[in-house]
Amino acid sequence: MSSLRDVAERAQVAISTVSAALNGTRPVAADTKRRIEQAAAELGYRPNLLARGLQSKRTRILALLYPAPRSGFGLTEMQFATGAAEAARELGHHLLLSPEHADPIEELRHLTGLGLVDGVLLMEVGLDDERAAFLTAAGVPFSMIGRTRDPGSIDYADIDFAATARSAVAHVAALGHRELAFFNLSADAYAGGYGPAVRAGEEFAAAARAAGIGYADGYRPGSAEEGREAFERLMDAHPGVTALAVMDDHAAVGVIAAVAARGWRIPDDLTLMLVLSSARVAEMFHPRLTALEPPGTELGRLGARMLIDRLRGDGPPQQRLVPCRLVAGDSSAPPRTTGREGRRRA
Amino acid sequence: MSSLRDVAERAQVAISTVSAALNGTRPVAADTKRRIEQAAAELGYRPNLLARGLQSKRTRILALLYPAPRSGFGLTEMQFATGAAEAARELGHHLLLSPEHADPIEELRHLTGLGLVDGVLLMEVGLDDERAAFLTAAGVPFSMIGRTRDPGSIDYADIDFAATARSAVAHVAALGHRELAFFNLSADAYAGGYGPAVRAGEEFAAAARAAGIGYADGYRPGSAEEGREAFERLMDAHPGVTALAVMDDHAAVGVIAAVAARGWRIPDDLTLMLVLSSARVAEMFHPRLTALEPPGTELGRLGARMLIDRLRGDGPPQQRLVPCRLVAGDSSAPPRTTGREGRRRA
DNA sequence: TACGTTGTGCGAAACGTTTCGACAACCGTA
DNA sequence: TACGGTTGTCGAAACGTTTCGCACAACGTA
Repeated sequence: MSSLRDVAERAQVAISTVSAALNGTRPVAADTKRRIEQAAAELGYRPNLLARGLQSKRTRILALLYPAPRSGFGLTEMQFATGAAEAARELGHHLLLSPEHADPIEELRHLTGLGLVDGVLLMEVGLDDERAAFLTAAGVPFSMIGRTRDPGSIDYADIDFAATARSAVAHVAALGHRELAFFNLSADAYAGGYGPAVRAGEEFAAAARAAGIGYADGYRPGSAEEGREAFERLMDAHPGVTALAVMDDHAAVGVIAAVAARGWRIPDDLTLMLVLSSARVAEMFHPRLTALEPPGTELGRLGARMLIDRLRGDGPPQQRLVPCRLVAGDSSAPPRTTGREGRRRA
Repeated sequence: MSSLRDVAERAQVAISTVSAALNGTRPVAADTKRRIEQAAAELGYRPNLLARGLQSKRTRILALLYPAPRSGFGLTEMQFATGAAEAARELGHHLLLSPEHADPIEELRHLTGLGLVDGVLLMEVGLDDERAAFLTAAGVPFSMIGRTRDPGSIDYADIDFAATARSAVAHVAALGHRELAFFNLSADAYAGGYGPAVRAGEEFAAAARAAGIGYADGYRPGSAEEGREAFERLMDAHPGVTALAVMDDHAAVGVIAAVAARGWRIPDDLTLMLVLSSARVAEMFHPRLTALEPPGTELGRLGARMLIDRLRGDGPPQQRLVPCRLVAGDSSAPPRTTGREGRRRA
């Protein structure tokens, strides 16, 4: 690979002049500049990022941390990563994919100590995320996809759960439903202080109240079997419920089975919505489910962008909330007016 | 951040001695070594990767290239990435996520010219992949997840399509099926010289022939609607088919709808298998589909590992084929003995 | 004529490593 | 006592940048 020195020789100038000409960091005579640029082009010169980073203390490399063991990795997380990589690239940065293991803090300490990355992008942020606390204390620039309970002045991009819940409630209310139920993520996720589980739960309740429609929650099925059971319990306790929003894909499978087992049909006897699942997943179901699709790619892009902004200079904290997009499927319909028929399971 | 010099001062030795002691690159007296290690620990010393890389010409950073626009990004691709990141980490390397755009070659030239990465990991490899050709010519170490038509001595990890097809055929044959059909990926993917489409097609045909069971192919539905149509055409042309392997998730949705529309049931009237889809996707269907799950994580790990091996030194090319895992669902059953009943669609 | 100003370009230092030849101290042997 | 061999340590160069002070010419002004 050719270096700055090679270019300097070929253009018959000093190394520092080449650097100045190529980076525009100080004025260089037009003629000289042209000569230098030509020489650089002829040699196919590319600046060595390591040397540059060593000197300037800025590598233009970002690290995206992701929890390695947590198997619940879906399309949305993938979109965070690809969106962030895209945005980073567009802004002249690179993205490192860094798995986290048992001791995230120690790993973070290691990673940031290497001098390799300028900043960190956190995903799967908990309400009380120790990584955020550590990075703040360490003075390492970072941004979050998701947010802690009290983000203070930390940059973040997260789902607008309030708007998402409102649009879901409006959707079923417009169809004429008067009673909505909500199945949250599994107890594990809830107990772990996982933001989406907590916030979605709260906001659906609030949105239903605001819209003045009946609301039932407290269910947290994490599998098909649990989804089936939850639905049975729901029907026992709240037989008037005609619309259901489910957070967990697998739970939805169980709900659908339970509905079918009763001899009921979707959407005639139940309007079913998948919350925080991509439309691609919703299409796998039959009938195609109405989905509230999280803006994964956009959140990833935003996260990267605001981190880079932060690195470029100080500014007010950027905190963005983006709502899910409601993609209507074939699982939404007005409630039956005549009451449901069909048998109960044996 | 503390540097080698700080450690040297604190331990009262020369910088080069510290380097030698910490890296074990030359013998250092036990006593001195202890002193140095203690000093390093006290200062929380971490070697600066940039400086190290600049000097040693090895950064221990790998780049994983992924096609940015192609929206058909699924769980499997995610697994490639996470698996590769995992393995890289375990072996003391870092993984860069690099999106590819319009001109992959130019971007590759740029990326490798930066001196930032030691090697490249290619995914979504076409039968005649220009990136592979370029990297070979440029002398850049790389490995592939997937493979070109003629990989020569390039390291790769790919799906063992032959074994996968054999296990699928064996599965249905064991159930008593005598006639199998195969729905390949869409014509687009096929025309693009996409390895999995071509190889899976060939190997299913070969496996069926070897097992002596009837076989029908030539269908390439890429959506639910096309899946429905393809199934109708299949039943017209080959009414004796009782088992079907489908590559495209969405096409499977259409097939299921078409089966239901005939008043038929899965698995009673049709055994349906999802090829190269993860079990997590197969579980979304009702009934839960039998899946041939691609070893995404393992391929990612293997790809990274063999690339790192290659960087460490020369050795024979590593070329690994890993079969998909057959995860039996509720869509597999023996064929009806009495012939199918039910109405044709209007 | 003497002197600041401006526009250009140069050289050297610095970033934090690795690497390698030089060398001091010590041992055993002739 | 002198001498090759070992062992352990040091100092300096090099990797490819950026940055900064300085030199130098040309020029306008007092």
